[in-house]
Amino acid sequence: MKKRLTLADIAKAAKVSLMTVSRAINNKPGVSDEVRQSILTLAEEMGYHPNYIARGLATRRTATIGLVVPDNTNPFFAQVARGVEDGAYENGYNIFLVNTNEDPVRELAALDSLWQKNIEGAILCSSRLPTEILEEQIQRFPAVVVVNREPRKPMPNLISININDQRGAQLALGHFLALGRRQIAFINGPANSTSARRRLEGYRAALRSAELPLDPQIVEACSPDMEGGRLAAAALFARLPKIDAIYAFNDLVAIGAMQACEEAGKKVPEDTAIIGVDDIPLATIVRPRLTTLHVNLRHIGRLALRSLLDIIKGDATPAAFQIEPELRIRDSA
Amino acid sequence: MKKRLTLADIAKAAKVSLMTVSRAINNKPGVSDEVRQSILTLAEEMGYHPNYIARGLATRRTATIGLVVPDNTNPFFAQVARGVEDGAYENGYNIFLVNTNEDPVRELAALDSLWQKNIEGAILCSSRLPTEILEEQIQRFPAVVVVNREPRKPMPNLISININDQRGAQLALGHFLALGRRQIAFINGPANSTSARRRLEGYRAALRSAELPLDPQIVEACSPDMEGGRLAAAALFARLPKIDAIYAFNDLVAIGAMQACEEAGKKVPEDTAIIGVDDIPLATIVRPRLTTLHVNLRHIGRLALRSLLDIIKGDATPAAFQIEPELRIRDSA
DNA sequence: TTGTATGCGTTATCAT
DNA sequence: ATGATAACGCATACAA
Repeated sequence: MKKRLTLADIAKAAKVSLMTVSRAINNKPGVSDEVRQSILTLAEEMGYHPNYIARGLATRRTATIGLVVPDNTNPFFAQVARGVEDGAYENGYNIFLVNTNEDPVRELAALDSLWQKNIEGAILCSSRLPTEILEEQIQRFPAVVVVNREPRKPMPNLISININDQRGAQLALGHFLALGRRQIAFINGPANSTSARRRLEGYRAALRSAELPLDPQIVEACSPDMEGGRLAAAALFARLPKIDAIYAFNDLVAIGAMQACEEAGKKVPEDTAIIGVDDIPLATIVRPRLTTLHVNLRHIGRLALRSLLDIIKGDATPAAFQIEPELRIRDSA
Repeated sequence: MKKRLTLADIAKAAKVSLMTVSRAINNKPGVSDEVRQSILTLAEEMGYHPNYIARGLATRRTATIGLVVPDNTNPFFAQVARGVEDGAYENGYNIFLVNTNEDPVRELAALDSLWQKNIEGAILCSSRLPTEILEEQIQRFPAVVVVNREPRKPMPNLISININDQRGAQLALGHFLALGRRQIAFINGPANSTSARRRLEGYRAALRSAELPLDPQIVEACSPDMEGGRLAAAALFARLPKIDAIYAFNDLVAIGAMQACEEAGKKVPEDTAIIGVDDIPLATIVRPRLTTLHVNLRHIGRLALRSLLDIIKGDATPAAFQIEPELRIRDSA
């Protein structure tokens, strides 16, 4: 690990002042083209790379952003993260990835830590922070994009991205109804999740407009993973054996429910039709292939990053993006 | 976004010198317990958090490491990344996540970028860099852990972590042979991957010791994902219809091969037995459930992080960890 | 135990 | 067009 080169080293070698080198490297005016060229090639030869820590201290710009997710192992967030990282790469940014494990304490600690490292902005996915605290945190950062969360009020440095869950629920329930299903259960995500709340609303609204009764017993919350889905479906079957359809919080939960069906000897979709949300790659791998609400997750990631950079650059107005899901009918419903 | 507090602010408020505050905050000797306590509570009240950029410039320690993977969307790397991040969190570190997309150019660019941000170390997973270049890069960083790659020679700041692929191949082939299979194909990963090379060696060795002929036609390389596996298996079936077993580079490839079997009307495992590698969560979700070589991926991530910190702290000797895979017999073989 | 000067590598600002 | 100097916020080394 040889010594790092600094601007001073290049300046000495080029027999010019440190500032001339700085200007040349940063393509700033104030250097003759001739000198600039010679400095640039010299720096290249010597293998100079600017130190972003020092630059960051001087400019407060670090070309770094934070990406906060509950669990990067969850295909949903993995896809979003990939979109974010791709976009970051294209724009010369690096991302700090942190997992919260759905733990608000850990999430808060992560934000502290990122803040201390002078990130220029943060993308918060499915934050589990209470609204007031979340708003406090948002104010600490120059720019924030929240995914899967609806801010109470517009904030100047905030853009939100949400899936249109009401619409999604309508699409799913509409399909079930068209298939003649009437005992449609809903396996929801964690109660403190915004998407969970919205999907429940959408579910209720869809039942209402179909003039179907809403039995609170037929809704079950669970942790948003396969195991959660399996357990929740099992509980539902125990309570209400005649359930003939399940709308699941997401694809993972839906697949868990499929497993529960298998264990309970129920055939999918004949006995129990199932629809998920997200259309993660898994959805086409499981058998029967999962009918689900498609969303372009990677695109959401890219959109989140672009929006964040827009806020940072100052040419963004507070906005709330709605992503429209699209029903992909496959084999499970 | 209110102004950041600095040591100077706290010092002024506490009516002591900046250095006393610094010492108090960092739990360094040279401050009376009394003064330290009052400073600490004051800093807490005022909401002071040290600026890591400034600290990093002064100390060259940034509490930051880089994690380089081909694709964080691939469950293998997602699991490893989670292990790394968990460990990092526990140790007060943050990680830069970068995807290379298997592109050496992008990988190199990523390393440049991370280096410029003074990371204390890097974890390189399945690097696609040519050996010489990789070694050059390793020398740039204070500490490096490579996963899925065997260094030619020990380096003082390097620890490698590899799955024992020879052993893995033996376990897989042994199982096939015990099942009476004799036409055992191998779908390998990209040629420039070290694990691919080693798995091929293991495959050959296993065939040799079983005194079975080795037909080069029965080995096919592919990109290490489902689509690659599907295509490769289809090509193999076209060439050698009597294949009765497939050893796949990893689980994704194995699942792709399963799909090819489905398309070719071959039953798994009756007509074609299949064994994968890694035991990603998917392996138990697909039907038939995949027989595979189990490796604790999250644990590899944690191990990588621990090793990296050991090197950074200076209490590590060059080492090469071998992770022993374990055959998990399920339904596909 | 406490405080002062100095440097980390860069950019901003003000001279020349 | 170039250069000198002062920040940026902190820690190291040394002085009191």
